Amino acid sequence: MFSSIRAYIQTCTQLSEDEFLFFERRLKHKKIPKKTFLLQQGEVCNFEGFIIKGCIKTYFIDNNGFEVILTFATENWWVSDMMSFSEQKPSKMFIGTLEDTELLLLTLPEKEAALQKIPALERMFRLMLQRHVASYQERIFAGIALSAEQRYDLFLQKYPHLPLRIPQHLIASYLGISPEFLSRLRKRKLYKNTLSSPKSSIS
Amino acid sequence: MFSSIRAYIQTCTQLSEDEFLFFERRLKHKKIPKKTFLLQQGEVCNFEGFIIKGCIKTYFIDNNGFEVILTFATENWWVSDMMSFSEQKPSKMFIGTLEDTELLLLTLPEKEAALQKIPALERMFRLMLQRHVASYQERIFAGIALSAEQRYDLFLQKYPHLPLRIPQHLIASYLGISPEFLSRLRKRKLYKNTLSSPKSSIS
DNA sequence: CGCGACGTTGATTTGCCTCAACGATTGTGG
DNA sequence: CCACAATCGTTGAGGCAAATCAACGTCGCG
Repeated sequence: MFSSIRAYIQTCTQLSEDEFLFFERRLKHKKIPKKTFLLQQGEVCNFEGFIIKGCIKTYFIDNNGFEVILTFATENWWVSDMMSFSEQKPSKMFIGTLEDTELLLLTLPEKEAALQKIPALERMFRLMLQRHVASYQERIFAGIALSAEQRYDLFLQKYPHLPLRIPQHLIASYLGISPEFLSRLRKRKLYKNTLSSPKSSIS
Repeated sequence: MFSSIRAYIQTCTQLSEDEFLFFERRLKHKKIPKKTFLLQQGEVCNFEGFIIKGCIKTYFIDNNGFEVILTFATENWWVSDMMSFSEQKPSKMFIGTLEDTELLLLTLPEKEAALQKIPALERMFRLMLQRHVASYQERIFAGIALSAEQRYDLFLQKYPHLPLRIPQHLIASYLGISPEFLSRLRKRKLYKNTLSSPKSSIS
């Protein structure tokens, strides 16, 4: 149950067996069915969650009532509204499951207790924040400098497994384009690929 | 010289006089003329800088050689490529002054020394990171959900003083639109305003 | 003075959206 | 287990927001 988060922590920092155990005891294991909210607009986010299995979206609702996807999160990602969580302020976002999902949840008091006892964890959480920052920066750049097709290519390259798990219209929302246009993009690419790499056909 | 950063720190956390002094001694005061690079693509960012006076842009260069503005930073903001800085990896971005600028610079060893001695500073740096994350999230949302005009309005509302200091074409780049189109937007708004609030004319 | 940086304006083009209609698939209650 | 609805992807026609290209006026500055 904790194997994946142990592996994750070890990519960030070194912990003793006692420290691992102490941290793991702060976590609450939870299974959540598909299409369930973990957080809704206006609520205070009371968790940081490490995903063991499953898939989650975080998003805003725009003035026309449409979802604007901020992130997709799958295995070995942390998910939360970190601003709402650490400042205990009402959130503007929604967090919901796209699949049956298994999580390790950390509350704010438990997190603070863990950081108190295990300062080395500061590094893990800082790296987590930095990864988010890096991915947001890349996204802003892409949104300004790249065409819809280039953004889609980048998405496929960075998250090759996601299109198999996530409905297309949500990917369109993530990319900032309409579902119809993503459909046309895909059609165009299919045509290009069958022209440029005929060998890949199974026949 | 340190009054502004003292005020900033006090909005985040409580420090004793000794701690203030210790931290301030870690900082290096520097004056930098207009149009100077603090960081160029490929270099490792060796500072986090607190702006006492002046104005700075951070940006990427896109495939066509155009600047894509990531952030503007002015008085009382921290500026750095935080990823490059804390991981000591080559940066993909540029950082440059738009005006003669006065900074307090912190190197990585000095930062670590300060955090070692004054754990309360962790909170300040975490809040700084979180402010960046929050502003990036809002920017991604705006880029997807809002029209160019709405994004410009939001920009004016959040940073009412910047348009007076920063060339228009850089604001266009920040907003993700062409300089020509921003010019047209402004013209449109001017027309609207003279219609809706005729009193403001000086005659 | 002359040059480069900057902003404006017009004409034209285009990337992407909107609306509407239509299959295919999935899920669900009777 | 079927029927019906809901969800999802595709396709076509038409429209609009914003880009591009080109020309020009202005300003600050070496």
